[in-house]
Formats: sequence, C-alpha cells, structure tokens
Amino acid sequence: MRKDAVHNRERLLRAARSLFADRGLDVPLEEIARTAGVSIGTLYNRFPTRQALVDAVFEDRMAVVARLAEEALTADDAWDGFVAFLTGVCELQAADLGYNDVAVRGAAAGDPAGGYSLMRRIVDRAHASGQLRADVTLEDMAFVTWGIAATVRATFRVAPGAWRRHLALTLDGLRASAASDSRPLPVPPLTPEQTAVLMPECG
Amino acid sequence: MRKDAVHNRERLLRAARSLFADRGLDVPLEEIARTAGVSIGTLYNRFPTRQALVDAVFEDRMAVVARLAEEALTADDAWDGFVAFLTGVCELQAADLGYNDVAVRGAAAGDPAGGYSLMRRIVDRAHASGQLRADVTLEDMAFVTWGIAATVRATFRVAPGAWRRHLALTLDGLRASAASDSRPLPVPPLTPEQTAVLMPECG
DNA sequence: CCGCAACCTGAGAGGCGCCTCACCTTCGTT
DNA sequence: AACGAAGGTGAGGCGCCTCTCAGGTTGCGG
Repeated sequence: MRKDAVHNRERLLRAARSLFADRGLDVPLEEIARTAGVSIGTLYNRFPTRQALVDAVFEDRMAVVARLAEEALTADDAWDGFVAFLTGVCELQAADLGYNDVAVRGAAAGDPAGGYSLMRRIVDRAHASGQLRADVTLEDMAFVTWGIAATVRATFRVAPGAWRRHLALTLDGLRASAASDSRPLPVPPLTPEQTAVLMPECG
Repeated sequence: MRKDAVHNRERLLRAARSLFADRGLDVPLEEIARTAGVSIGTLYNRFPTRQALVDAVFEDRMAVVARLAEEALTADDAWDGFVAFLTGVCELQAADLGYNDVAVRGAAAGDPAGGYSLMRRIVDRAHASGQLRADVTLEDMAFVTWGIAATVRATFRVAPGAWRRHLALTLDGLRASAASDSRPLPVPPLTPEQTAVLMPECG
C-alpha cells in the first residue's frame, strides 16, 4: 500500500472513531470523509463497505474484552470477577456510542470464539462458587448487554453514568440470593442457536 | 367531518396500527397510505404530522396503563401489584413494536400526569410494605422500560416471550432482599428533571 | 528522470422518504 | 338538480444518503 494511502486510511479511522463514539454507528459516510479531510471516493477506496470501516475501527475491542475476561478469571472471588467483567464491558459501551451499537446489533469483527468461551468460563466459575444464581445461563448475559445498551443510549448526553445504577440493580438480580425469594424463571433461556442469530459475533 | 373522510381516517388508523405493531414506529408513511388503500395526500389531510398519527394510534394505551395501575393498587399484596403492573406494561410493549418504540422515546399522547402519579403510588405502596428495596426510586422504573424494550426489539421475531425471563431477573433485582447482599447503589437515581427530558410523557 | 500503477477526486446517478399543491371528485345542503 | 365546500389524488420537488467512475494526480521502482 502506498504511503499516502496509509496516511489517509489512518485519518479516516481517526475521524470514524471519533464520530462513531459520540453519534453511534449511523453517521453519514460523507461526514466521516469530510472530517478526515478526504474525499468520499477515498473512503470507498479504503473501506468498500460501511461494515469494513466499522470492523477496522472496533478491531481492538474484542481483544480488550478478551483481556477483561482473562483478568476476571484471575480474580480471587468468582463473583467479583463476574462483576468486574460485566462492568468492564459496560464501560466500553458507555464510553463509545459506536461500540454500544456494535454490542447490540451483532456487528463486530475480530476474534469471536475467543471472548465467548472465556465468558462461559466466567459464568461457570461464578456458578461453581454458588454466587451466581443457578437458573441463569450464559445466554442470559445478552439481556444485560441489551439493557445497559438501551440505558446508555438514552442517558448518554443527559446523565452519563446512570447506567452504573442500572447495572448494579441488574447484577443484584443475578445473585444466587435473588433467586431464593423468587418463583422459577417463567420461560427457558435463549437457545445457543437463537443467541447465534441475535448476536452473531458470539457464534 | 364528511363521511368519506371519517371512513378514510379509520382505514388509515387500521393500517397504521398493524404496520406499527410489527415493524415499529419508523414505517414509511407512503406504505401506510398504500396499505390503507388511500393516497399519501389523504394521509396528510387527516394527519398533518407523523406524530399526529402516532398519537391517534396509541391514544388508547395511556388509558390501558392507567387501568393496569389502578388494578395494581387494589391487589392484596403490594409487591404482587407492583409486579402485575410492570408485567402488564411490558406485555403491551411485547405485543406491539410500535408501542415498544413509544415507550422508549417519550412519544405518547393522552393523559400524562395521570399514569405517572398512579405509578408513584404503586412504588410507594411497595416501599411501604417493605418488599421493594428502599434505595430504588420511581425514576429507576425507566431502566425497566428501556431494558425490556431492548430485549423485546431484539427477540421479537426470534424468541417472543424471552422478555419475560429478562423481566423476572430484573424484578428479582428490585426486591428488598436483593439489596441486603449488595453494596449501596453506585450513583444517585435520575432526577425528576432528567426523567422529564428522557421520558416527556411522564412529566 | 521516466513511466506506470496506485491513488485521489468530486460530480452525479440512483434510491428512499417526506411533504406540497394544483387539479379533480364527491358529499351534503338548499 | 345544482353548487360550494370538503376531500382525494399523485406527480414532483426536496433533502439526505449511498455508491460509482472517468479523469486528473502522485508515489515509487527502475
């Protein structure tokens, strides 16, 4: 790749990163090109589809999630690790409306299987320690993502940080102790197949 | 209003109701007109703005919510009433992607103050009975709406009913008993002013 | 320094949805 | 029956966004 092409690619990524971050994934491509100081044609030269651009911008995130997951697994307490992991992921969402969108629509690139299997281990460990309620499954984590994503989107400008309260309440519902006063969960969890459809990056 | 005008208005409402219900609030107006067997001009004659159409379509819902709230207040058990109310509202959301959107963006017509003050009484009663955790406020109910709405939207075609599981987990986090194992909530609730901005219909 | 391949550019075609308005039809009243 | 007002119609203008391509420019190996 020629030097100027590399340069433009970087300018485009910088512009996209910033616009995605505070406006979400639906920013007009023209605006990204303009912000990068480059023509729309160049954008299409470097990134033939919007998806390609999104993938490039959020390429690093999957690795970050994987790192969060590994850290979570080394935590002394299984529940603390579980909480730290979910908090970390939600912080990523709250820091970047674009990533927030990525988390909701399954629209990521990078290493899918890696993060997912780590996450299974986090859940298994929290189950084993008896702190995560037994009737909750890995697939239920999607509810957390969707829920927090919705709160992030709604409160991003008006009350950033409000999602932490939502997350805290959600986590309290996932504790083993929360299940004891409660009836059995009303419907079965999403099947892995359904989850694969709804969150393709977790296939 | 002339007879044919009334007739067309009804056809438009029927079409809008049905399209909103399974595609959400962003259906093209042209498609609504076509479905109603009427020209786009007629649609604009009856409903000068999209908002006017949305208001007309969901006019009844506020009354339904008010009825749910009243029933909830007559329940023998305060917590059961609280649960029944939230479940009822969520059922409305799950039954109609359009109403689901209405619930998220504050985009309703009808009687605003009425439903909101009833809801406050439901929350107060559940607090008074000691079953709803004390550190939760009326404003936190927005998290429930946003969260369930997100799950409804994600699973509407693939796993309708999955929201019931999400709701059950959420409710378990709102029980008084859920607070005892937990740290204090990390951030203050939304202020009434913030809520008014984020959910205008609850002003 | 040459020359070519890679690259950049931006006008413009095309699609989509919103909304208007000049013209025609129909209702309902007298 | 006749007429005026209310209503219906849909082509077309507008704005927004996506995507392409013919023509001009530039990096870079030889």
